[in-house]
Amino acid sequence: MLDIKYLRQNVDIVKKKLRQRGQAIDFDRFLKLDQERRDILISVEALRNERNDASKEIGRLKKEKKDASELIAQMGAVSDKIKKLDEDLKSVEENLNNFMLLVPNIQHESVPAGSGENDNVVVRLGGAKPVFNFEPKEHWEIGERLNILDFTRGAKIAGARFTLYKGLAAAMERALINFMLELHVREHGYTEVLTPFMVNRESMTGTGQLPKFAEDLFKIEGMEYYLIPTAEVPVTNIYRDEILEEEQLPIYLVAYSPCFRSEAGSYGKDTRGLIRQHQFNKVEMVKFAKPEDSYDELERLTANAEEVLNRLEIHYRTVCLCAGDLGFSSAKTYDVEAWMPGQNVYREISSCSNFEDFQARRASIRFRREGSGKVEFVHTLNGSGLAVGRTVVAILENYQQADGSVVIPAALRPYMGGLEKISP
RNA sequence: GGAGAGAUGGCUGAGUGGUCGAAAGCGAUCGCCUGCUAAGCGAUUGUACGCCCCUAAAAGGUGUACCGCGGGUUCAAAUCCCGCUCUCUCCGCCA
Repeated sequence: MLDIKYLRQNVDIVKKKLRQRGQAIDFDRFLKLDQERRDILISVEALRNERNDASKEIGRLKKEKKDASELIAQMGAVSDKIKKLDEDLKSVEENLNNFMLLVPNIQHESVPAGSGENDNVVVRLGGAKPVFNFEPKEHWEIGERLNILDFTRGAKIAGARFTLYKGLAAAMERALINFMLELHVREHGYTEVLTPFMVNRESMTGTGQLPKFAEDLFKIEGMEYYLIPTAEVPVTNIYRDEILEEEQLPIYLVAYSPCFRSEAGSYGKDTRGLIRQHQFNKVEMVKFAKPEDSYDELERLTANAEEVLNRLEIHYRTVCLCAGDLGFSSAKTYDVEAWMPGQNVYREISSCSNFEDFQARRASIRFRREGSGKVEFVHTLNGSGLAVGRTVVAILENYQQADGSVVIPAALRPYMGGLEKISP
């Protein structure tokens, strides 16, 4: 959510910024509602003031056993007016709030212009592409031939976009989760958390999934619970409605969670393989930072994600998303894309974003400055570290051998009992 | 699933219709005292929104709201009534 005072005074700047994101939002309605709200507030508060004074006077009169009936009758009328105005106010505020919840964040000045993913800017390359003396296969073929990925039975058990892992694929998924968590905890200074995988409406609203993206979520029938699409949701909401002390910041948290996404609107896209699933595992890093530090923190967060691929010796590129490709809540995002030789493309394996105070304002996550005692919104950040299923894909495709076997990256072997290779 | 108890400021905890944004204590901040520390003394100590002031922000002034959440009664609600959520205790069941 944007700062309503800032928006009120800088409508044209906000409009222009959002146009660069491909968003045309009509702020006339906002300005009208905002003015209406303040008008009603002025009237209703004046009446309340009058009533408060009169009530004190009535109390005094009654104590002195004097007649207060005239004043009481007058205040009866005033209370009726207040009630009416309160109803108007409530309705205007509801409209205003609903409007504000649908306005995307404003991008940082360093975000490149552009309308779609072709305009994203490559900022870094890591590792080297593997060289094959044969035609590299796609991971679904490798996985099925090794009998470690079973797409058919996954579909039987649940449906399309669900996969059954067997044997060493299941072990590799588990090993990767441990490898990533331990890297971030032991070397990057994060604290591990394990959260609920279902959350309430307030949490989904706090991070920006609701109200606009309800169709992307799985909701529990008959209950106000949603399956999380990313651990960002429960982890960021840990400090919802709290005021932190300045000395607590920055806070670095890392969480493993399964992620559930309806993938509405992506019918026919990535239908084969592990790339786009209704359920996948992810290790997620979340930071709470002071505003002046958040862009440095974003660089470090992105480097932490890249480090996973450095250790696994998988080639990747890091792109800075252009204005038109940014997510709803983000002010700036780097995507880390792993090289997938079987598909001959780079695929997003991590997305690292600074939300500035957009989520903090929605979720009311604040901190108190040590000297002045002033309360400010924190900045929230998060990034995948990494998407686990896609990391399995990257390993299968990058480490495949001519004989159909797959070598296990050296960094992962300690987590798989020293195993060096998965053979047919 | 059954029975009961509770939710008040950073914390503990008082308050059952008006003078209560809320006693007291603790903690914290500032000052005094002190050779240092401790003790002692004094002051301050929530958040949000609006208006005034101001070039603007901050500060300041002023008003309103907030005692789990939502509604009701009343001139007036932390206090009375209704609904909900959450926490705790006991019984039963369960990974």
